[in-house]
Amino acid sequence: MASRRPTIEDVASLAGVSIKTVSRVVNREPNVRESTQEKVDRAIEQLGYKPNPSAQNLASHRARLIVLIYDDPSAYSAPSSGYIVHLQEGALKACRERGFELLIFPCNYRDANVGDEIQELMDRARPSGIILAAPLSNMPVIVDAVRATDVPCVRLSTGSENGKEYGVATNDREFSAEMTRYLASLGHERIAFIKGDKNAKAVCNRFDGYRDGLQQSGIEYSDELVAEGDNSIGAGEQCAEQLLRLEPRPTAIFSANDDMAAGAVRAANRMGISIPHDLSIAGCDDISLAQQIFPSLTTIRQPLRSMAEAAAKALIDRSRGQPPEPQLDVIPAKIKVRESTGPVPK
Amino acid sequence: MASRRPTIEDVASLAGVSIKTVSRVVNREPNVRESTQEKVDRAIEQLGYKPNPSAQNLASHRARLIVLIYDDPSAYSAPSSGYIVHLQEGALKACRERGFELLIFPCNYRDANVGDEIQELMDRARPSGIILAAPLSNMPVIVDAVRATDVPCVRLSTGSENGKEYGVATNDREFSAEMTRYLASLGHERIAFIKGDKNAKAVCNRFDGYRDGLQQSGIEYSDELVAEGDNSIGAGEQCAEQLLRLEPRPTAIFSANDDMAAGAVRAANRMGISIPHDLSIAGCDDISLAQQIFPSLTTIRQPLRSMAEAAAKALIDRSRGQPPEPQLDVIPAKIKVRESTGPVPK
DNA sequence: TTCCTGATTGACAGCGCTGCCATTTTGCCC
DNA sequence: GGGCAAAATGGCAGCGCTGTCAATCAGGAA
Repeated sequence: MASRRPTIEDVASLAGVSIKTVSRVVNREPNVRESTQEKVDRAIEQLGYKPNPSAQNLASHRARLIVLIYDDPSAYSAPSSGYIVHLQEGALKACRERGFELLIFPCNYRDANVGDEIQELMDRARPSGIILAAPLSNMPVIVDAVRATDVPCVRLSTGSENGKEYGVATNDREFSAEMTRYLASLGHERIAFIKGDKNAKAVCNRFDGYRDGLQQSGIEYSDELVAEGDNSIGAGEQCAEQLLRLEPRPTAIFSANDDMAAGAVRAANRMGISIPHDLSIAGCDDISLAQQIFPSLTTIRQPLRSMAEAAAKALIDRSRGQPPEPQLDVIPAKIKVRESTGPVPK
Repeated sequence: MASRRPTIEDVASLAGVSIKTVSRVVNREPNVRESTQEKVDRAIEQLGYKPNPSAQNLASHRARLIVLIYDDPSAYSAPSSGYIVHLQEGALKACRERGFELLIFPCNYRDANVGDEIQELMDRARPSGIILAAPLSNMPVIVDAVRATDVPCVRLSTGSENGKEYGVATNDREFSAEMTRYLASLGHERIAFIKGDKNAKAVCNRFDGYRDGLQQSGIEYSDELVAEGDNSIGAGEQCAEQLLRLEPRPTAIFSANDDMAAGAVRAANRMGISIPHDLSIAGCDDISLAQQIFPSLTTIRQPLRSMAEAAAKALIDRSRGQPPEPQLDVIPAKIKVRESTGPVPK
């Protein structure tokens, strides 16, 4: 029977120092003699001491807590939840390693009072930092609301560097060019593209990458081969249907995200077009859906876990007094070839 | 410039009462005159007062926090994350409405030291309650670890009532029977079944439901029409392949969960069997994947959100001093007919 | 040796709230 | 009107930690 959880006082008296010194050791503050530190660490170990976060928070005016804010999937269509879960995993990893907790906060940017909700959460939870996931990371409503709270924030995949804040992104434009070149290398010349939501800047960069890739492959760009969706599966389905009615039909469709690519697969199936025999389809993100549908999607593995992890790490480090340099942390993505792409039909 | 966040003292002096009375009002404790309550509420409103959770926690020795523990999807295959996200949504809803936070805790039951991890989390976070999601809610390693922490816990979908604790589940057996009868009503007689992981008791109940349904439809049960997977998409694919090689081929496959049903769809696609023309496939759970694949899955909408919400609500109520009766809260599921089922082929 | 500087440590007052217990008020009966 | 139990309220000591600032100590310059 653990009679009572040990407190900082127990540690202090066992180690023969003051509680303040124990506090210093726990927080790894500078100016503690090495021998003292060891002594205290030993006492901590021996007692199995764990600081009480509520007490720490109360005394220090901030919580060891990171909030992950993302677009609420349940608020509208049934989206793929893989995106969110990957982000959660990465952020959670960084938090756990540092003794922080992660709070999740799905939020619907279409709601009139998102700003209030965010404000209220910050008031209540007093987190040390906020991770803002795309596409919210580009929405003025949200970004402003977050800025108003004076809680440090890292935005994910903003799609543009502003030079003022630390941010984490991936090389959308480059990998889109690479995917385009890959399709071209399979012999495809009529490569269609499904653009994403204009609000999602990072997703838009992929369109530029597509054009880069075409040019690098010596293929002329054509407006008719481009459709624009809102990132949802349904939109992908519609766009693909439209593109597949073109004469001559495109032999490949590259979609700015996996959801729309999955929609394209649905459209092709429905129209009796065989993948990859008659049509290649590629997406971006490598959400789990990509492997689950048939045929599985060739896509780009976005390093979502690593991105969220980097973001959480940066926030925690900063809260401990190491302000990160304003910069954009670019974590590169990788092409993942699966079943949905193949050589151009003869 | 909100100079300083209002504290309980500010409210007290504005309302002309003691801080203790404010505390009573905030916590909706009994024995407060209605007029006093109103007075205090008005002051709270006027100042925009929000209690500081850290202070509350420190003083009351427990955090306004519910932990949702679930099987870590990243630990093994790429699973469908919809299950988790739905649970998160429901739990989050109940928590938000009551000023609680939700901590998510994916955990890998294959890990040797899950127990320690759980213990440590409880030590650190001091939550008011734990929601244990299936399949963890049936794993002795996990359940014991949670019991050892003396934090109240609600288990989801345990698959069996033990009469001692409050739990939340759905009517697995009944709805499986219903789905089976539905398939029978379409003319199917060779209805195959893919069983799930034995550890997931609730999923196993579905097998019993399948047998019930057969019997109710006057169809004889046959062992050869049953395969057993581990709940993953890959397993579903394998099981379906095996079942589809039977002579005569089954005309319908009912799978104990959607992931395996999705695997079955893959297998059928691969084998060139058209759905639902030549083969009907049905799943259970209505994870988002069910709508995303082609053809979309006829399945059973498990009330995951409601279940998690009920669980969180029960825990919070209990933490406020209303011990729930030991019982099993059964929230019924609904059949959702989509594209993957149709009349038996002639 | 003495003094000075910076490194190290300690003392102590809260942080904002709740638990416990004392006190006051109310409602009711005789 | 007095007496009493119950209802309503207040007082106050912490909860376990950190911030601030003062005290002490070590090491070298003078």
